[in-house]
This record gives sequence, structure tokens and C-alpha cells, in this order.
Amino acid sequence: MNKEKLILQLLELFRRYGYEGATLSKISQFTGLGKASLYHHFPGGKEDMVNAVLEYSENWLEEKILKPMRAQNNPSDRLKEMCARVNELYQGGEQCCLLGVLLLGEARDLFHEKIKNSLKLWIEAIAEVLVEAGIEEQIAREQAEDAIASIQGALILARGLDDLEPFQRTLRQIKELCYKL
Amino acid sequence: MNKEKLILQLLELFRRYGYEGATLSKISQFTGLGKASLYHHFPGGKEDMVNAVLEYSENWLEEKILKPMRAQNNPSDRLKEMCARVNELYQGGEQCCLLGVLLLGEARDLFHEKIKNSLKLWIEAIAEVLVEAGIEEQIAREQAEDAIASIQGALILARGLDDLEPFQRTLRQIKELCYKL
DNA sequence: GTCTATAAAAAGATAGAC
DNA sequence: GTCTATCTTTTTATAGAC
Repeated sequence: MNKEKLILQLLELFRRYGYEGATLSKISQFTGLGKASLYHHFPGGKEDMVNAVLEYSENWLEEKILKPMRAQNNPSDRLKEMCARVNELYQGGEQCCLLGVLLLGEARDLFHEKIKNSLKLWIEAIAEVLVEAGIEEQIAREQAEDAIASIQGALILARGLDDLEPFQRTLRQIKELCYKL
Repeated sequence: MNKEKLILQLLELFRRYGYEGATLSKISQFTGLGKASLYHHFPGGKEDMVNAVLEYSENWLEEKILKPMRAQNNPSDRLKEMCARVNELYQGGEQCCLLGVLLLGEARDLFHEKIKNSLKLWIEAIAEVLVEAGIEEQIAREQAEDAIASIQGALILARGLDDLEPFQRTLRQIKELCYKL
């Protein structure tokens, strides 16, 4: 029973198809598990699945993004490290952001608080790095928000234009945020 | 038979719930039309509806955004005008972008070409304004893409954080794009 | 052009065997 | 922990009256 692999597959499905679009049939087919087996692991159905996926996502954020950003090397290197992780998370810009996808439709009502929380943690972490780089508190917070927004927007644009370049350029811009001081 | 009003309602539903999330029951309830009546107007079901909505959206883009941007007043004013229209389109940041929403799941396969086309026209229009403002061609194209991306991203962030400010700030930044030359 | 009624298909969910 | 089989509900779609 490799639950982590299962959750990774669910993450993949939900971010690709959205909450309503990821049907039990699709999930069953993609994971190779029958519907009854899925209900064994997640008695509450899709809602339970997404909650598990979001929990996994929170841990991933903490381990792969937030922790490295609290390290003691210089701010510029920490942003660079973050961009490398982000690039890996979204597979170079091929993939949607789970959090953005789950803000749609009925899913928003169900998972909004968790999503908001993750976004806030991420923004706060970037802002702290920028402050350490010498940027004034309020400006740093705004630049951090803009960085997250530009990542989200670049993912949409990349999907819309069939071109990964906008996403890659965004990552380059973020890396240089505290470089041009 | 006010077909425009109907299409506006459909636009509203699809950008709020997504393609799979906007079920015929919801559509019937929201528009006040029975399912059979909906099939009378759109024999091909939801796919027909979205195509009509996208066509409406293309016209809106041309009339409210692209045309004013080809006007002869100064570049800075044209960006300002665009931002006013964009603010109205997304209701100050409360609403999702239809194009972004339709890039998810199965909908992407169905409507991708139209979406790509609209995005390209919009980007090109912004780039032309920036070129007229004296920005070099290639830089102008990149800034235009970044502008669209930041709008899309700001919409997601605004929804995620329950705070319209990121979206309003983005519009302010875009207005100033060719102001600081 | 809209409705009621209904059919067909798919999605969500559970029982019980192994 | 997974499966087959089944059930319920919802979604999509159509027929035919008005």
C-alpha cells in the first residue's frame, strides 16, 4: 500500500481536470484502483481525496519551499533555490497550480481556507527574504504577492499559448528580485 | 428572446463553475429556462453554449479593448482605458477569467484554439502601444505578455486571499508601464 | 420558444465476497 | 486492501404537447 504514490496520482488528476472534472471513473482508471478501493482509502469520496492531497501539498510547501527559504545563505540564493523547486513543481510550466484550480466552483467553498493559508505562508516567506535583502517591509510584501501572482499568471499564459517561455521568464525575473539593489 | 442576456448569464456560469462544474441543472435554474429550451437554443449542448460565449467574448475584446487601443490618443491614456475596461470585465477582481477557466480539463481540448487566438490578439495590442511609447519591439512583447500574466495571476490571488487589492495594484502597475520612460 | 415527461448515460456511493 | 455487483442520484439529451 503505497499511499504517497496514490496521493501523487490524485494530485495530478485534480490539478489537471479540476474538482468536478476529476470523476471517480477517471480516478479509478488512472490509479488502477476500483471505486470501492478508493472509498476504502477515502470514505468521504472526492472531498476526502482533495483534503489528503492538500495536506500533502502543505507538507511539500513546508519542506521544499519554506524550510530552504529560512536557511542562512544569502537572500538571492534562497530565491534561486525557490525558483528551482517551483520549476520542478509545475514541470517547467506544463502543469496547472492545484491551489488555483481548486478556487473554482463548488471546490472553492470546500477548500478555500486551506488554500488561503498556503498562499499566505508562501507570500510571507518570500517577503521575509526580501526584507533581509534590505527591502522595506511593505514593499517586500507587495513584491512577494506580485511574485506569486506572476507565477500563477504565467502558468495560465503558458497553457494558453502553448509556450513555456513566459513561465521560464517569470522565474528568471523572480530570481533577480533582490539582485538589482 | 433576448439572446444576449442569455449568453451573458452563460458566461457568468461558466467562468464561475468551469465547464464541467456548470451543469445543465445549474444553467436551467440560473437562466430560468428549462433544459429543453436550452437545447432549442444550443442543439449541441454545453459545447455549443461555450462556443457562443467565446464568440461573444471575442467581440467584446475587439470592441471594448482592441479598438480603443488602436485609437490615436497617447499610449499612456490607451493603457489607462484598457485597465478601466479590464476592471469592469472582472468586476474589480471578484470574477475569474473565462479564458483561464476553460484551459482546464476536457474544456481545453475543445476550446484551446479560440482561447489562444484571443490571448494573442490582446498581447499584440498591448505590445503595439508599448512600441509606440518608444519601447523596443522584443521588450514590448515580453512586457505585454507579463501584463496579461499579472492580470491572470492577480485574479487568482485575489480569489485565494479574499482581497481585491492585489488585482487593483496590478492594474495600477500596468497603467504606469509606459509612463516611466 | 417554452414546457412536461422521459429516456439514456455517467457519476457517486455501498454491500459483501475474497 | 481489492474486487464484482449493485444501487442511487445526477447529468445529459430527446420526444412531443402547447
